[in-house]
Amino acid sequence: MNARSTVSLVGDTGRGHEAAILNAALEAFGAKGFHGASMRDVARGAGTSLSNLYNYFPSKSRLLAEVLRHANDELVTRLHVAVDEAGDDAVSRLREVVRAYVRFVVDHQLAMVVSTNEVRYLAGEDRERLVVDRDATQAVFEDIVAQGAASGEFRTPHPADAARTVLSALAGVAQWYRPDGRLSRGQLAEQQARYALALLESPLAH
Amino acid sequence: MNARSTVSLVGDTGRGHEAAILNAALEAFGAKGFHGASMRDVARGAGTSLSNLYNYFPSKSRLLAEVLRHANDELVTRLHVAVDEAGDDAVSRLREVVRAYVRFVVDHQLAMVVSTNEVRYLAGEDRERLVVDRDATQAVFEDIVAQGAASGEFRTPHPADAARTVLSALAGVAQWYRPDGRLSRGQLAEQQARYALALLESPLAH
DNA sequence: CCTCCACACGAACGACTGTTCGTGTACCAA
DNA sequence: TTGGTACACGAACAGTCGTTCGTGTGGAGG
Repeated sequence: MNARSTVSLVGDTGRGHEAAILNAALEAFGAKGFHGASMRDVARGAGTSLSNLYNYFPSKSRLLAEVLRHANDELVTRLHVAVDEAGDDAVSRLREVVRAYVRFVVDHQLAMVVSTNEVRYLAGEDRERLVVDRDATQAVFEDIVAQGAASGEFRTPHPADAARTVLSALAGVAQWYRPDGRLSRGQLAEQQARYALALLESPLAH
Repeated sequence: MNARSTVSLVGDTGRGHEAAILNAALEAFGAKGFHGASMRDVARGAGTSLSNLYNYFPSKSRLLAEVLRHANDELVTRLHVAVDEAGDDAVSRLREVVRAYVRFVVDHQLAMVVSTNEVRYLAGEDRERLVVDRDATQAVFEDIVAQGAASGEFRTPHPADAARTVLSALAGVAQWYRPDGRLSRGQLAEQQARYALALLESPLAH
């Protein structure tokens, strides 16, 4: 039992077709890309009419922005919970935050793929807002690595660069992960945590 | 003197506007994405007419395929040269191949970004051909990691997984690299090599 | 009962898309 | 001179795009 049933990213919001539209948009943007997917695709996926989309979102790019915001909020929340529940040392904090990240990738792979691939099509305020959220994710990792570097738990120089590299590796997971892969969700998370600790040159990891 | 002047990916081919079209297509697909960029954008960038594009490439997707093929060929060539010129041990082979990869990213960042972001819009034979080329890149890394794991130079279990993770981190470089960054091309390459060796748990790296 | 508002629909608009067509020019081979 | 081929162009076609408009329904508040 390795495969997991994909859960919708956005739960019911109490506003008519809103959740259905957001989830259909995620699906469409993921399958065809932002410019490749049409508002008609989204409407069809949401089981409503084309014009009704505009009762919920004023434009296509705003719809993308809302999808990405939902995805990023959920990720940031999970990461903070993981850090708070971990021990005080950088090693266990990093291990837990990596595990949480990988679990999120497995649970909402499509959201992560769309997040990384379609962000660049946002403009104006929508873009800036998401950049801030993304920086928050990076800061979580940077803070932990900096703590570990200060305490001697990590021997890597330039903690900020190392944290970014760890995040790159994790973002890559979303691109190649397949639910029918060899490793279970937990095993994959554990493996990535080991890679991250090794990359940071944590002596305890050996 | 950190910034480097970007060199065109495709040199003159001796066929009228061919090189100009390929480079303009790379530029356009990079700026707006495959579906976001129009054939008119490409024609304008290449300094020719819309209809003339079809004297060189039968369709937009074939144009993308050719751009990606040129990029991948150049990368694969550079990686093989790097491996051949390195020593016989896995550590120096890996260090050299990582350095070559990073240098290619710096020299042709746009090509790498387009490669990773737009591959999925290829279909049919064009897609399969590029998948084969991409697998060749992965195989270069996998072989080295497997060699190092067998010789004891790398202590990481599951060499194939570790190689893929290293490649994910390297692919990430193309996404965030900026020519005006703190590190020079050589320093960046060296840093990524250190990260890769650490991730693979190479005892010599400490 | 009336008003308002949230939600829903089909039809349409103007812009833009990838691609094709017909034509033209220059050069090379016979 | 003739024929062919490579390269180049403007105009047009048929389709799709994001978005707007007008209309309608049904329930909640006065």
